[in-house]
Amino acid sequence: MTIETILDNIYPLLEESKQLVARLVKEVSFPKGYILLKANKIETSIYLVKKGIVRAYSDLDGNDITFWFGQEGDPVISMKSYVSNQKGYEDIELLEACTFYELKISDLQDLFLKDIHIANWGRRFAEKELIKTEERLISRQFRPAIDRYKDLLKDHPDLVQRVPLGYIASYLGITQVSLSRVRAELR
Amino acid sequence: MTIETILDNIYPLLEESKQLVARLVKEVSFPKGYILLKANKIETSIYLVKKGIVRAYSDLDGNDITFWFGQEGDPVISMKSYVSNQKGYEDIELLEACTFYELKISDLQDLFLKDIHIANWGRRFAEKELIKTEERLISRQFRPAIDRYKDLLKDHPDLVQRVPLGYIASYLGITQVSLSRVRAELR
DNA sequence: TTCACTATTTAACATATGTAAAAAATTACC
DNA sequence: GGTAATTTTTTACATATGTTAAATAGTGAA
Repeated sequence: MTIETILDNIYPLLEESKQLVARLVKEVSFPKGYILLKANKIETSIYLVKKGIVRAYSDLDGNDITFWFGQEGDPVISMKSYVSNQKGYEDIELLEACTFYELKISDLQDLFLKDIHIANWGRRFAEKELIKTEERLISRQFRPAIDRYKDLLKDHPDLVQRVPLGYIASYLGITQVSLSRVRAELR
Repeated sequence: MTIETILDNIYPLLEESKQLVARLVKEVSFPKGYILLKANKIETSIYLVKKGIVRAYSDLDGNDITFWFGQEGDPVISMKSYVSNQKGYEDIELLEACTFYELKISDLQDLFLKDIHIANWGRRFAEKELIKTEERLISRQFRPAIDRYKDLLKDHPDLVQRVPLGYIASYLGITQVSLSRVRAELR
Protein backbone atom coordinates (compact mmCIF):
# COMPACT_ATOMS: atom_id res chain seq x y z
CA MET A 1 0.00 0.00 0.00
CA THR A 2 1.58 3.30 -1.07
CA ILE A 3 1.46 6.37 1.12
CA GLU A 4 -0.50 8.20 -1.60
CA THR A 5 -3.24 5.56 -1.51
CA ILE A 6 -3.49 5.70 2.26
CA LEU A 7 -3.71 9.50 2.24
CA ASP A 8 -6.36 9.52 -0.50
CA ASN A 9 -8.43 6.89 1.31
CA ILE A 10 -8.76 9.27 4.24
CA TYR A 11 -9.67 12.29 2.11
CA PRO A 12 -8.78 12.82 -1.55
CA LEU A 13 -6.08 15.44 -1.98
CA LEU A 14 -4.95 17.40 -5.00
CA GLU A 15 -1.62 16.16 -6.30
CA GLU A 16 0.22 19.24 -5.06
CA SER A 17 -1.09 19.04 -1.50
CA LYS A 18 -0.61 15.30 -1.42
CA GLN A 19 3.05 15.64 -2.32
CA LEU A 20 3.51 18.20 0.45
CA VAL A 21 2.51 15.46 2.89
CA ALA A 22 4.18 12.56 1.08
CA ARG A 23 7.50 14.38 1.14
CA LEU A 24 7.41 14.36 4.96
CA VAL A 25 7.03 10.61 5.16
CA LYS A 26 9.85 8.24 6.06
CA GLU A 27 9.61 4.48 5.75
CA VAL A 28 10.73 2.54 8.83
CA SER A 29 10.82 -1.17 9.81
CA PHE A 30 11.05 -2.96 13.14
CA PRO A 31 11.13 -6.59 14.30
CA LYS A 32 8.38 -8.55 16.06
CA GLY A 33 8.12 -7.58 19.72
CA TYR A 34 9.41 -4.04 19.20
CA ILE A 35 7.61 -1.35 21.20
CA LEU A 36 6.80 1.41 18.71
CA LEU A 37 4.99 3.81 21.07
CA LYS A 38 5.39 3.99 24.82
CA ALA A 39 2.78 4.78 27.46
CA ASN A 40 3.31 7.91 29.57
CA LYS A 41 5.46 9.49 26.90
CA ILE A 42 4.73 12.37 24.56
CA GLU A 43 5.17 10.89 21.08
CA THR A 44 6.37 13.15 18.29
CA SER A 45 5.53 10.93 15.32
CA ILE A 46 2.53 9.13 13.96
CA TYR A 47 2.73 6.00 11.83
CA LEU A 48 0.71 4.35 9.11
CA VAL A 49 0.99 0.57 8.80
CA LYS A 50 2.41 -0.45 5.47
CA LYS A 51 2.82 -4.10 6.46
CA GLY A 52 2.21 -6.11 9.63
CA ILE A 53 0.02 -6.20 12.71
CA VAL A 54 0.30 -4.39 16.06
CA ARG A 55 -1.59 -4.11 19.31
CA ALA A 56 -2.16 -1.25 21.74
CA TYR A 57 -2.22 -2.15 25.40
CA SER A 58 -2.09 -0.49 28.77
CA ASP A 59 -0.94 -1.79 32.09
CA LEU A 60 -3.61 -2.35 34.71
CA ASP A 61 -2.41 -3.58 38.10
CA GLY A 62 0.53 -5.40 36.55
CA ASN A 63 -1.23 -7.22 33.71
CA ASP A 64 -1.63 -5.59 30.36
CA ILE A 65 -4.96 -5.14 28.64
CA THR A 66 -5.14 -4.96 24.86
CA PHE A 67 -7.57 -2.37 23.58
CA TRP A 68 -6.80 -2.10 19.88
CA PHE A 69 -5.32 -4.02 16.97
CA GLY A 70 -3.89 -2.30 13.90
CA GLN A 71 -3.19 -3.75 10.48
CA GLU A 72 -2.25 -2.66 6.98
CA GLY A 73 -3.51 0.87 6.27
CA ASP A 74 -4.35 1.68 9.89
CA PRO A 75 -2.88 4.71 11.65
CA VAL A 76 -0.80 4.04 14.75
CA ILE A 77 -1.05 7.06 17.00
CA SER A 78 -0.93 8.19 20.54
CA MET A 79 -4.03 10.36 20.21
CA LYS A 80 -3.20 12.20 23.42
CA SER A 81 0.15 13.19 21.93
CA TYR A 82 -1.26 14.02 18.52
CA VAL A 83 -4.25 16.02 19.72
CA SER A 84 -3.17 17.50 23.04
CA ASN A 85 0.60 17.09 23.13
CA GLN A 86 0.17 15.05 26.30
CA LYS A 87 1.39 11.66 27.50
CA GLY A 88 -0.54 8.75 26.05
CA TYR A 89 -2.04 5.63 27.59
CA GLU A 90 -0.71 3.01 25.26
CA ASP A 91 2.23 0.86 24.49
CA ILE A 92 2.18 -0.29 20.87
CA GLU A 93 3.78 -3.69 20.40
CA LEU A 94 4.56 -5.25 17.04
CA LEU A 95 2.98 -8.71 16.84
CA GLU A 96 4.94 -9.33 13.63
CA ALA A 97 7.81 -7.66 11.87
CA CYS A 98 6.32 -4.42 10.48
CA THR A 99 6.95 -1.59 8.08
CA PHE A 100 5.46 1.85 8.71
CA TYR A 101 5.21 5.24 7.09
CA GLU A 102 6.41 7.69 9.72
CA LEU A 103 5.22 11.31 9.91
CA LYS A 104 6.42 13.97 12.36
CA ILE A 105 3.40 15.47 14.10
CA SER A 106 4.91 18.97 14.07
CA ASP A 107 5.52 18.83 10.31
CA LEU A 108 1.92 17.89 9.72
CA GLN A 109 0.65 20.63 12.02
CA ASP A 110 2.64 23.21 10.08
CA LEU A 111 0.87 22.14 6.91
CA PHE A 112 -2.55 22.34 8.59
CA LEU A 113 -2.02 26.07 9.02
CA LYS A 114 -0.73 26.67 5.48
CA ASP A 115 -2.89 24.54 3.20
CA ILE A 116 -6.68 24.45 3.52
CA HIS A 117 -6.88 21.11 1.72
CA ILE A 118 -4.50 19.54 4.18
CA ALA A 119 -6.42 21.15 7.05
CA ASN A 120 -9.54 19.47 5.73
CA TRP A 121 -7.63 16.24 5.29
CA GLY A 122 -6.69 16.48 8.97
CA ARG A 123 -10.30 17.19 9.84
CA ARG A 124 -11.52 14.13 7.93
CA PHE A 125 -8.80 12.03 9.48
CA ALA A 126 -9.91 12.96 13.00
CA GLU A 127 -13.57 12.56 12.08
CA LYS A 128 -13.06 9.06 10.72
CA GLU A 129 -11.05 8.00 13.73
CA LEU A 130 -13.83 9.45 15.85
CA ILE A 131 -16.45 7.30 14.14
CA LYS A 132 -14.31 4.20 14.56
CA THR A 133 -13.78 4.93 18.25
CA GLU A 134 -17.46 5.63 18.79
CA GLU A 135 -18.34 2.33 17.12
CA ARG A 136 -15.94 0.47 19.35
CA LEU A 137 -17.43 2.15 22.41
CA ILE A 138 -21.01 1.43 21.42
CA SER A 139 -20.26 -2.15 20.46
CA ARG A 140 -18.57 -2.64 23.80
CA GLN A 141 -21.47 -1.15 25.71
CA PHE A 142 -24.26 -2.83 23.78
CA ARG A 143 -23.02 -6.20 22.68
CA PRO A 144 -21.85 -9.10 24.82
CA ALA A 145 -18.28 -10.33 24.48
CA ILE A 146 -19.34 -13.44 22.61
CA ASP A 147 -21.03 -11.40 19.88
CA ARG A 148 -18.04 -9.13 19.59
CA TYR A 149 -15.89 -12.21 19.26
CA LYS A 150 -18.10 -13.46 16.43
CA ASP A 151 -17.81 -10.05 14.76
CA LEU A 152 -14.05 -10.27 15.03
CA LEU A 153 -14.09 -13.76 13.51
CA LYS A 154 -16.21 -12.47 10.66
CA ASP A 155 -14.48 -9.14 9.99
CA HIS A 156 -10.90 -10.11 10.79
CA PRO A 157 -10.54 -13.89 10.59
CA ASP A 158 -6.82 -13.49 9.88
CA LEU A 159 -6.36 -11.48 13.06
CA VAL A 160 -7.84 -14.23 15.22
CA GLN A 161 -5.30 -16.58 13.63
CA ARG A 162 -2.32 -14.28 13.93
CA VAL A 163 -2.86 -13.05 17.49
CA PRO A 164 -2.55 -15.07 20.75
CA LEU A 165 -5.93 -15.72 22.35
CA GLY A 166 -5.02 -14.00 25.58
CA TYR A 167 -4.71 -10.67 23.80
CA ILE A 168 -8.05 -11.17 22.10
CA ALA A 169 -9.71 -12.08 25.39
CA SER A 170 -8.45 -8.93 27.09
CA TYR A 171 -9.51 -6.92 24.04
CA LEU A 172 -13.01 -8.36 24.42
CA GLY A 173 -12.97 -7.60 28.14
CA ILE A 174 -13.17 -11.20 29.35
CA THR A 175 -10.63 -13.72 30.63
CA GLN A 176 -8.95 -16.21 28.40
CA VAL A 177 -10.72 -19.01 30.30
CA SER A 178 -14.05 -17.44 29.54
CA LEU A 179 -13.17 -16.98 25.88
CA SER A 180 -12.19 -20.64 25.73
CA ARG A 181 -15.57 -21.61 27.14
CA VAL A 182 -17.26 -19.46 24.52
CA ARG A 183 -15.23 -21.03 21.74
CA ALA A 184 -16.10 -24.50 23.01
CA GLU A 185 -19.79 -23.64 22.73
CA LEU A 186 -19.34 -22.46 19.17
CA ARG A 187 -18.01 -25.89 18.18
CA MET B 1 -22.81 30.72 27.70
CA THR B 2 -22.58 32.66 24.45
CA ILE B 3 -21.98 30.93 21.13
CA GLU B 4 -18.74 32.90 20.73
CA THR B 5 -17.39 31.50 24.00
CA ILE B 6 -18.30 27.96 23.04
CA LEU B 7 -16.64 28.31 19.63
CA ASP B 8 -13.49 29.83 21.09
CA ASN B 9 -13.26 27.10 23.71
CA ILE B 10 -12.98 24.54 20.94
CA TYR B 11 -10.38 26.49 18.95
CA PRO B 12 -9.79 30.23 19.07
CA LEU B 13 -11.01 31.94 15.90
CA LEU B 14 -10.29 35.36 14.47
CA GLU B 15 -13.25 37.68 14.88
CA GLU B 16 -14.07 37.59 11.18
CA SER B 17 -14.14 33.78 10.93
CA LYS B 18 -16.01 33.49 14.19
CA GLN B 19 -18.77 35.73 12.95
CA LEU B 20 -19.08 33.65 9.79
CA VAL B 21 -20.02 30.72 12.03
CA ALA B 22 -22.00 32.69 14.59
CA ARG B 23 -24.22 34.11 11.87
CA LEU B 24 -25.36 30.56 11.00
CA VAL B 25 -26.51 29.80 14.52
CA LYS B 26 -30.13 29.79 15.58
CA GLU B 27 -31.25 29.59 19.19
CA VAL B 28 -33.93 26.96 19.89
CA SER B 29 -35.72 25.72 23.03
CA PHE B 30 -37.65 22.55 23.81
CA PRO B 31 -39.46 21.11 26.85
CA LYS B 32 -38.37 18.25 29.10
CA GLY B 33 -38.92 14.88 27.43
CA TYR B 34 -38.54 16.22 23.90
CA ILE B 35 -36.58 13.98 21.52
CA LEU B 36 -34.06 16.27 19.81
CA LEU B 37 -32.30 13.67 17.63
CA LYS B 38 -33.75 10.39 16.45
CA ALA B 39 -32.00 7.06 15.92
CA ASN B 40 -31.95 5.65 12.38
CA LYS B 41 -32.38 9.09 10.89
CA ILE B 42 -29.92 11.29 9.02
CA GLU B 43 -29.77 14.49 11.04
CA THR B 44 -29.10 17.77 9.26
CA SER B 45 -28.27 19.94 12.27
CA ILE B 46 -25.90 19.85 15.19
CA TYR B 47 -26.59 21.56 18.50
CA LEU B 48 -24.61 23.12 21.30
CA VAL B 49 -26.19 23.10 24.76
CA LYS B 50 -26.77 26.60 26.05
CA LYS B 51 -28.83 25.46 29.05
CA GLY B 52 -30.06 22.10 30.32
CA ILE B 53 -29.15 18.43 30.35
CA VAL B 54 -29.76 15.66 27.83
CA ARG B 55 -29.01 11.97 27.40
CA ALA B 56 -28.20 9.83 24.38
CA TYR B 57 -29.61 6.34 24.36
CA SER B 58 -30.19 3.46 22.02
CA ASP B 59 -32.70 0.70 22.09
CA LEU B 60 -31.42 -2.78 22.85
CA ASP B 61 -34.00 -5.58 22.82
CA GLY B 62 -36.74 -3.25 23.93
CA ASN B 63 -35.00 -1.47 26.79
CA ASP B 64 -33.00 1.65 26.20
CA ILE B 65 -29.39 2.01 27.23
CA THR B 66 -27.97 5.44 28.00
CA PHE B 67 -24.48 5.99 26.69
CA TRP B 68 -23.89 9.70 27.03
CA PHE B 69 -24.99 12.74 29.02
CA GLY B 70 -24.65 16.28 27.72
CA GLN B 71 -24.72 19.53 29.63
CA GLU B 72 -24.02 23.23 29.19
CA GLY B 73 -21.38 23.77 26.49
CA ASP B 74 -21.48 20.20 25.16
CA PRO B 75 -22.15 19.46 21.50
CA VAL B 76 -25.18 17.33 20.73
CA ILE B 77 -24.53 15.49 17.51
CA SER B 78 -25.32 12.39 15.60
CA MET B 79 -21.69 11.76 14.66
CA LYS B 80 -22.71 9.33 11.95
CA SER B 81 -24.79 12.07 10.33
CA TYR B 82 -22.19 14.76 10.83
CA VAL B 83 -19.21 12.75 9.63
CA SER B 84 -20.62 10.26 7.16
CA ASN B 85 -24.08 11.54 6.31
CA GLN B 86 -25.48 8.24 7.58
CA LYS B 87 -28.20 7.25 10.03
CA GLY B 88 -27.16 7.55 13.66
CA TYR B 89 -27.53 5.22 16.63
CA GLU B 90 -28.95 7.60 19.17
CA ASP B 91 -32.07 9.18 20.41
CA ILE B 92 -31.35 12.36 22.32
CA GLU B 93 -33.87 13.02 25.07
CA LEU B 94 -34.10 16.26 27.05
CA LEU B 95 -33.98 15.47 30.75
CA GLU B 96 -34.89 19.09 31.47
CA ALA B 97 -36.21 22.00 29.44
CA CYS B 98 -33.26 23.03 27.29
CA THR B 99 -31.96 25.79 25.05
CA PHE B 100 -29.56 25.01 22.21
CA TYR B 101 -27.56 26.77 19.56
CA GLU B 102 -28.48 25.06 16.31
CA LEU B 103 -26.14 24.84 13.32
CA LYS B 104 -26.94 23.32 9.93
CA ILE B 105 -24.30 20.74 9.06
CA SER B 106 -24.28 21.74 5.39
CA ASP B 107 -23.70 25.40 6.22
CA LEU B 108 -20.74 24.47 8.36
CA GLN B 109 -19.30 22.19 5.70
CA ASP B 110 -19.44 25.01 3.17
CA LEU B 111 -17.32 27.13 5.46
CA PHE B 112 -14.80 24.31 5.94
CA LEU B 113 -13.96 24.55 2.25
CA LYS B 114 -13.77 28.33 2.16
CA ASP B 115 -11.96 29.39 5.32
CA ILE B 116 -8.81 27.65 6.52
CA HIS B 117 -9.33 28.88 10.08
CA ILE B 118 -12.77 27.34 10.18
CA ALA B 119 -11.39 24.14 8.62
CA ASN B 120 -8.89 23.98 11.46
CA TRP B 121 -11.65 24.77 13.94
CA GLY B 122 -13.53 21.75 12.52
CA ARG B 123 -10.40 19.67 12.81
CA ARG B 124 -9.88 20.63 16.44
CA PHE B 125 -13.55 20.02 17.17
CA ALA B 126 -13.31 16.44 15.82
CA GLU B 127 -9.99 15.87 17.55
CA LYS B 128 -11.34 16.94 20.92
CA GLU B 129 -14.43 14.82 20.56
CA LEU B 130 -12.14 11.97 19.60
CA ILE B 131 -10.12 12.32 22.79
CA LYS B 132 -13.30 12.41 24.87
CA THR B 133 -14.64 9.30 23.16
CA GLU B 134 -11.34 7.49 23.55
CA GLU B 135 -11.29 8.35 27.23
CA ARG B 136 -14.80 7.00 27.68
CA LEU B 137 -13.82 3.79 25.89
CA ILE B 138 -10.67 3.28 27.91
CA SER B 139 -12.36 4.09 31.19
CA ARG B 140 -15.08 1.59 30.33
CA GLN B 141 -12.58 -1.10 29.42
CA PHE B 142 -10.17 -0.56 32.30
CA ARG B 143 -12.15 0.57 35.29
CA PRO B 144 -14.96 -1.22 37.10
CA ALA B 145 -18.42 0.30 37.19
CA ILE B 146 -18.09 1.34 40.81
CA ASP B 147 -14.98 3.41 40.08
CA ARG B 148 -16.63 5.02 37.11
CA TYR B 149 -19.57 5.84 39.35
CA LYS B 150 -17.21 7.47 41.83
CA ASP B 151 -15.68 9.48 39.00
CA LEU B 152 -19.11 10.61 37.94
CA LEU B 153 -19.91 11.65 41.51
CA LYS B 154 -16.68 13.62 41.68
CA ASP B 155 -16.72 15.21 38.22
CA HIS B 156 -20.46 15.73 37.78
CA PRO B 157 -22.13 15.65 41.20
CA ASP B 158 -25.00 17.75 39.84
CA LEU B 159 -25.64 15.21 37.10
CA VAL B 160 -26.07 12.38 39.62
CA GLN B 161 -28.65 14.56 41.33
CA ARG B 162 -30.50 15.63 38.22
CA VAL B 163 -30.69 12.28 36.43
CA PRO B 164 -32.76 9.19 37.41
CA LEU B 165 -30.55 6.38 38.72
CA GLY B 166 -31.73 3.92 36.11
CA TYR B 167 -30.18 6.01 33.36
CA ILE B 168 -26.92 6.28 35.25
CA ALA B 169 -26.85 2.51 35.86
CA SER B 170 -27.29 1.75 32.18
CA TYR B 171 -24.65 4.36 31.37
CA LEU B 172 -22.26 2.54 33.71
CA GLY B 173 -23.18 -0.78 32.16
CA ILE B 174 -24.73 -2.34 35.25
CA THR B 175 -28.29 -2.81 36.49
CA GLN B 176 -30.01 -0.36 38.74
CA VAL B 177 -30.14 -3.03 41.44
CA SER B 178 -26.40 -3.45 41.25
CA LEU B 179 -25.83 0.31 41.39
CA SER B 180 -28.03 0.46 44.45
CA ARG B 181 -25.91 -2.20 46.12
CA VAL B 182 -22.80 -0.23 45.29
CA ARG B 183 -24.28 2.96 46.69
CA ALA B 184 -25.26 1.14 49.88
CA GLU B 185 -21.63 0.07 50.36
CA LEU B 186 -20.43 3.64 49.92
CA ARG B 187 -22.56 4.72 52.90
C1' DT C 1 -51.84 16.67 54.63
C1' DT C 2 -53.12 12.77 52.06
C1' DC C 3 -53.15 10.03 48.10
C1' DA C 4 -51.14 8.29 44.03
C1' DC C 5 -47.29 7.65 41.46
C1' DT C 6 -42.50 7.11 40.73
C1' DA C 7 -37.92 6.13 42.12
C1' DT C 8 -34.89 3.59 44.95
C1' DT C 9 -33.51 -0.01 47.91
C1' DT C 10 -33.60 -4.58 49.71
C1' DA C 11 -34.22 -9.61 49.52
C1' DA C 12 -33.85 -14.28 47.61
C1' DC C 13 -32.30 -16.94 44.28
C1' DA C 14 -30.10 -18.33 39.72
C1' DT C 15 -26.37 -17.90 36.74
C1' DA C 16 -22.43 -16.35 34.44
C1' DT C 17 -17.78 -15.19 34.95
C1' DG C 18 -13.51 -14.96 37.51
C1' DT C 19 -9.51 -17.44 39.84
C1' DA C 20 -6.21 -20.98 40.32
C1' DA C 21 -4.41 -25.04 38.84
C1' DA C 22 -4.01 -29.00 36.07
C1' DA C 23 -4.57 -31.34 31.64
C1' DA C 24 -4.36 -31.32 26.84
C1' DA C 25 -3.00 -29.54 22.54
C1' DT C 26 -0.03 -27.05 19.70
C1' DT C 27 4.28 -25.07 18.27
C1' DA C 28 9.22 -24.58 18.16
C1' DC C 29 13.66 -26.23 18.19
C1' DC C 30 17.51 -29.47 18.49
C1' DG D 1 11.06 -37.35 15.38
C1' DG D 2 11.33 -36.31 20.10
C1' DT D 3 11.51 -33.08 23.86
C1' DA D 4 10.71 -28.73 25.79
C1' DA D 5 8.17 -24.64 25.83
C1' DT D 6 4.11 -22.29 24.92
C1' DT D 7 -0.66 -21.86 24.20
C1' DT D 8 -5.27 -23.34 24.88
C1' DT D 9 -8.76 -25.88 27.17
C1' DT D 10 -10.85 -27.96 31.05
C1' DT D 11 -12.05 -28.49 35.94
C1' DA D 12 -13.55 -27.06 40.52
C1' DC D 13 -14.85 -23.66 43.23
C1' DA D 14 -15.86 -18.80 44.87
C1' DT D 15 -18.05 -14.63 44.03
C1' DA D 16 -20.17 -10.87 41.89
C1' DT D 17 -23.92 -9.52 39.22
C1' DG D 18 -28.39 -10.29 37.06
C1' DT D 19 -33.47 -11.31 37.67
C1' DT D 20 -37.79 -10.92 39.77
C1' DA D 21 -40.49 -9.27 43.23
C1' DA D 22 -41.53 -6.89 47.34
C1' DA D 23 -40.68 -3.11 50.55
C1' DT D 24 -39.44 1.49 51.40
C1' DA D 25 -38.65 6.23 50.35
C1' DG D 26 -39.52 10.25 47.85
C1' DT D 27 -42.25 13.60 44.99
C1' DG D 28 -45.98 16.15 43.19
C1' DA D 29 -50.89 17.19 42.75
C1' DA D 30 -55.32 17.93 44.73
